[in-house]
Amino acid sequence: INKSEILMYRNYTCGELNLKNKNEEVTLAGWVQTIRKFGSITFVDLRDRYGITQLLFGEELNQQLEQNPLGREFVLQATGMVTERSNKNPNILTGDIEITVTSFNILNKSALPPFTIQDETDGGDDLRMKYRFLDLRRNIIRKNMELRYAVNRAVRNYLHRQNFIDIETPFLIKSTPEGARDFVVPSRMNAGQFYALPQSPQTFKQLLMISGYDRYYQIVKCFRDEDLRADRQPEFTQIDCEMAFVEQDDILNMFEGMVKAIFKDVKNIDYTEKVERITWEDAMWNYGNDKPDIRFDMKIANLVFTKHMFPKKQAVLDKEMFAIPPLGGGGATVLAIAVPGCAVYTRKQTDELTEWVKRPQVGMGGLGYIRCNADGTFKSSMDKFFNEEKLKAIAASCNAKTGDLVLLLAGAEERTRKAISELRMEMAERLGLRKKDEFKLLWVLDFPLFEYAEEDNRWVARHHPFTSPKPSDIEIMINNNPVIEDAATYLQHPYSGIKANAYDMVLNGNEIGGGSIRIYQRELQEKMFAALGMDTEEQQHKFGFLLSAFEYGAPPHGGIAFGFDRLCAILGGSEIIRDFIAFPKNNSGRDMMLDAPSTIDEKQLKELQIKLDLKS
RNA sequence: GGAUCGGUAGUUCAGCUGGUUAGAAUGCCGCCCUGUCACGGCGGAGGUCGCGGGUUCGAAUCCCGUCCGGUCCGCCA
Repeated sequence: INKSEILMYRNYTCGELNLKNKNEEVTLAGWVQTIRKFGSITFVDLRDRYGITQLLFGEELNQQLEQNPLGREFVLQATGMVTERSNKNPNILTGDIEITVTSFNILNKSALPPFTIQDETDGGDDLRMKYRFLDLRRNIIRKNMELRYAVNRAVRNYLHRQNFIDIETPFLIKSTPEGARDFVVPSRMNAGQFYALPQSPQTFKQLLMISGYDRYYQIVKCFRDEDLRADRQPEFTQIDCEMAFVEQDDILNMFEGMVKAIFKDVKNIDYTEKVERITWEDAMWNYGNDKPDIRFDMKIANLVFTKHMFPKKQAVLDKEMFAIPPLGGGGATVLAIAVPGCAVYTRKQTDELTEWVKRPQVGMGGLGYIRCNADGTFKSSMDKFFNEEKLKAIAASCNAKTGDLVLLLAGAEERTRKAISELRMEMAERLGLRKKDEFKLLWVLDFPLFEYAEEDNRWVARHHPFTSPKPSDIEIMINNNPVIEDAATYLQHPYSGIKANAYDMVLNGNEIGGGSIRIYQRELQEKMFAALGMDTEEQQHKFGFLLSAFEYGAPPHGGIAFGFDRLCAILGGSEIIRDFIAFPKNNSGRDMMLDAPSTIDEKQLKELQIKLDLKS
C-alpha cells in the first residue's frame, strides 16, 4: 500500500508485514481463511489479495470472540501489535510475525462457502463456476488474472514503443455470415433488422489502414456463435493488429518481437533463438498438423501417401507392400512414427495403444507396430506379412533407432494424417516431452487460400476472404473458373493449389495467432468474393463499403490477431482458457453464475416486434 | 447434429454382477486444549441416491425417457 493514501480501513495488506515492522501498531482488513482454537487463545489466518497474516487473539480478546464468533470468509478488520512469532512458518511471506490483536471489528458475516477457498479446493467445476466470485478469491485463479494483466501490459508497452495506436471499433455491426456464425442483436429502432457482434474487427482495421493509421492495435472482445471446447469461448479476447506498407516478413518480425517481449516481461525468459518458419505443406508432411509442437522431433514417415496433397513429394516405399489386412488392406495412406525408447513396450501396452487409436475421437481401424529390439532384431504385429528385411526397411524409412517402437497407421489420407498427428502428441505426452516450462515458437506459412466445402460444393476461404493470394498464384486465380465440376476431384482443381499470403504463429502445438497480407485492390477483392460464390449484388450488399474504400487510395497492408485468452493459458501452463477468464461460460455457452442466456419479458419482445416460434 | 463419461451427505467420492440400518474423507455443530499454521482429542447432526416411468417380491444398482455437467468429433481461427 502506498503510505500517502488515506486509508479508512487498513494501513497494511496481509502480504507485506515482516520483522521490520516489529512492535508497530497496524490495522488489517481481509477475509477469515482459517480459525484455530486452543482453549483460551485463537489463531486466525486473515487473507487478502496480497497474502495471509496470522492474527493472535489472546485471553482477553478470545472472550470477545466468544461473544462474536467468526466463521470462514467473514470480513474482518483487526488492529494490533506486530510481534515476532515463537514458532515461525517459513511457508508464507509473513511467517515470521503475527498480529497480537487488541481490537477487531466484523465488517461483514459470510454464509458458509460451498467449497474451500484453497489452491486444492474441494469444489467441482460447476460449483466453482456458479460461485465464481468465491473461486476468484483462490490464489491459483488470482495468479491467472494477474498473469493475464501482465501479458496485457507487456503487449501494450511493446506496441506503444513500436508506434501502434489503440483505436476502438464498434460492437454493433453488420452480419456477414462468412466463416463462423454471428451473434445477432435485434434493433428496436429498426424493426425487423439486426446488428451482429463482430467475429473480429477485420474490416474496420482494414478501413483504418485506408484512413492512414498505419499501425493499429486493439485488445478486443470478439464473438462467435459456434460450439465450444475447453479452449474455446463464445466471447473471447484478441490482440488485433494491422500495419500498412508491409510485407509478410515485416509482420513476422514485428510480432515475433512482441511475443518475445511478452516472454521477457511476463516469464523473464530471454527467447533469443530465431523463430523457425516452415510451410504449411511441410507441417502437414512432417507432423500431420498445421500447428505442430516442435519441442520434440518424432516426425512422420510418409510410407504411402496421396499424391495430390503433396505433388512435390516422393514415395519412400512401394505402396503394394502395405496392401495387407493389419493395415486395413491397402489404405490410400500409410504413415508411421518412431517412438524413442519404446521397443520395451509390452503386449499389454501396445494393445492399449491400439484401443487408443480405435477410440471414436481418433477413429482408426487398428495400429501396426514394429519393435526395434536392442539385439538388432525386429518384432512386429505384421510378421506374417513382412520378413525381417522388409521390417528393417520400414524401420529405416522411419529413421527408427535401436530401442524405438515404430507405430503405423493406415487409411484415408486426411483421417490417417490427423490420427498419426494425435498419436504423436499422445506419445510425447506419455514420454514427458511436452514440458510446461519449455516454450517453442514456430511460424507456419503458405497456407492454401481455399478450402473445399463439401456440403455446398464450393470454395471457402481458409483464413478469411480478405487474404491475398501469393503474388505468383494471382494469375491462376484470375485465369481459372472456380466452378468444381466433379466433387471427387476437387484436389485436382487449380484453386486447391493456390497458396495464401497467410501465416500462423504456433506455440507448443497451439495456434496462438494468425494473419495475412490483405487484398487492397477492388478488382482482386471482387474476384475473391466471386470465387467464394458471391455474385455482384451480394458483394455490394455485404461488403460494398470495403470495395468502395479500396477505390480511395488503399495502401498495401496486412495484420495478425492473437488469441489473448489462449496465449495467457499457455503461458500459465494450462490449456483450459476458462481459468484465465474472470467470468467464463460453460461448454453450452451458459454463464452458470448469472444463469444466462435467459428468456426476456413479453414487453421487450413486443418493443422489438419479435414473436417466438419455438418447436418444443 | 453426433459420440462418450458423470450426477449418491454442504463438498469430493466409494457403494461390482439387484437384498446394507446407503458408507469414507473433508466441511459443519458441541465439548476439551496456550503455539497452531492440513493443529489435535472426544462426541454429534447431516441423504427424496438429478427427475419421470418401467422390470421385479424387492432398484442407488437393471431398462427406457428426460434434465444438468465434463470431454471429444462435426463446427469454429
